[in-house]
Amino acid sequence: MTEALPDPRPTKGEETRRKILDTALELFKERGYEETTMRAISEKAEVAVGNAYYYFRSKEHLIQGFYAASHEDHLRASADALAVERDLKKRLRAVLLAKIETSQPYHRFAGILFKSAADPNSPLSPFSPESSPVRQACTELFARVLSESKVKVPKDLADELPNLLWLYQMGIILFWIHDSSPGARRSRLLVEHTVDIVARLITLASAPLLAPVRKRIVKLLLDLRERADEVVKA
Amino acid sequence: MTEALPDPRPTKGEETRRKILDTALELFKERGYEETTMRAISEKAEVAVGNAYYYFRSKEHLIQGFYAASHEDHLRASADALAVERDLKKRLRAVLLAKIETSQPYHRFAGILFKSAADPNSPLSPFSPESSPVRQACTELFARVLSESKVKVPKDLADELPNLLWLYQMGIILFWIHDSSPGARRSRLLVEHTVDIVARLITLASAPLLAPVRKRIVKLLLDLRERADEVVKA
DNA sequence: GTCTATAACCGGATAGAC
DNA sequence: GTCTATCCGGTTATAGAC
Repeated sequence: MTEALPDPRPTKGEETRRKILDTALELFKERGYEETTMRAISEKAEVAVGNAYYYFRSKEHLIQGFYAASHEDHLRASADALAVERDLKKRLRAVLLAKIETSQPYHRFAGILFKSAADPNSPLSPFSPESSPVRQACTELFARVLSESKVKVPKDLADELPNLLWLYQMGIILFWIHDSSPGARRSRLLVEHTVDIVARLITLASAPLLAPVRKRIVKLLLDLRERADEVVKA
Repeated sequence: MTEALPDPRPTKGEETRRKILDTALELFKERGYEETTMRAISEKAEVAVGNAYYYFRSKEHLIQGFYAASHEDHLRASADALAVERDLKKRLRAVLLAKIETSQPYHRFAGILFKSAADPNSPLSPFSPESSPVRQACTELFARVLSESKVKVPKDLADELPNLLWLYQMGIILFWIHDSSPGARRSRLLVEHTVDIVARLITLASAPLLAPVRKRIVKLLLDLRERADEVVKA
C-alpha cells in the first residue's frame, strides 16, 4: 500500500552513509582535507574503515558528496530571490552571490575541489560522467534563472545558455578559490561587474534582429561540445 | 680569476640533480605520472630515494622542470610568426596555436600538471610565488605579441593586457586538456573563433573615444588583483 | 546487503647515521 | 650528499557477524 512511494524513510544504509559524509565534511572544514585521515573520519563516525570504503570508493569520492550538499545549500539560498525577482540581471546576481556565500565556509577546502576538477581523468571532474547528476542539477538552476525572468530567449539559445551560465559560474568559483580577500570581497566585485555584461549580452543575443549572429554562435557551441562517438571516427 | 663567471662548470650536485630530473621526466612521459614511483625514479637514476628528496622537495616539484622546458618550446615555435607578422589577430592566433601544437605530445601528462595548477596552495599553481619566473616569462611573450603589432594600445591598458592574454591562454589550455578530439581539432576551433573577438575588443578598447570606459575597466582589473597587504588590513 | 575488526600493502615523505 | 630504515596514511584483503 505504502510501497509505491519513493522511499520516505531512510534506510539503515542511507543513514550510515549520511553519517560518514557529514563527519567527513565536518572534519574537512575543521582541519582541512589533507590533514583529515580516513581513519579519523571512521573513528569519529563510529564505523570501521572498511565500512567507509563500502560507501565511498575513495577519499576523493567523499568530495562528490560535498558537491551535492553544496548544491542543496545553494538552492536553498537562492530560492527567495528567484521566487520574487523577475529581472534577469538581478536573478543572476542573486544566484552567483548565493553560491559564494554558501561556499565561503569551505573556502580552505575548496582548493582541493578544483585540483580534481582540472584533471579530465578524475571521476571528480565536473565534466566526468560520474559528476553528471550534480552538473545537471546545477545547470537546471540556471535554466530556472532564465525561464522565469522577463527576458524572452529563443529556443536554440535557451537550450545552450544554462550550460554557458554554469561555465560562467565555474569561472567565478575558480577566481574565488584563489581569492583570499576578507569576505571574498574581490569575488563579489567580479560578480557585480560581470553580471551586468552577461545579462546585457543575453538580452542582446535574443533580439530577433541578431538571429544570424546567434545561429552562428549556437552552431559553434555545438561544434565545441565533446561527442562520445568522436574517438571512433578517428 | 675565473670566479666571477656565473658557473660555467656544473657541480657534482648539479649533475646529480639533472640526472634525477631527466630520469623522472622520461619515466613520466613513458608510463604516466601516477604510475611512476619515486622509488623507480631513484633506482633508474641510480641514487637513493632520500637523495632524490634532497634535490626535490616532493614528487610534484619534479614537474616544475617541465613547465620551463614547455615554455622554451613555445617560444621557439612562436618566433617565426612573431618576426614576420604585424597584424594583432594573426600574431595572437599564431602564438595560441603554437602553444597547442607544442603541448600536444604531452596531452596525457598535462592533466596532472593542471591538477596541481588549480590548487591555490600548491607551489605549482601558476599564481604561486614559486611559479612567478615562468609566469613572468609567459606574460612577456604576450607583451611582445602586443608591442610589435600595428595596434597602438594606451599605456594603462598595455600594462594590464599581457596578464589578461595569459589568462586567456590558460582558458584555452584548460579547454584543451579536456579535449580529446583528434589533433585537438576542437581546441583549434575555439582559438580560431575567439581570437577574432579578442583582437577586436583590444582594438576597440584602444580607441581614444572609449577612454572613460577603458579607465573603468583598468581600475576594475587593479581592484581585482590580489594584494599582499590585504590580509593585514582585515 | 550491511557491518566490524584487524592486518597488510604500497608509495610518498622523513630521520638520522655515515 | 648520500644512504638505509622508518613513518604515515590511502587503500585493500580477509574473515567473520547480523
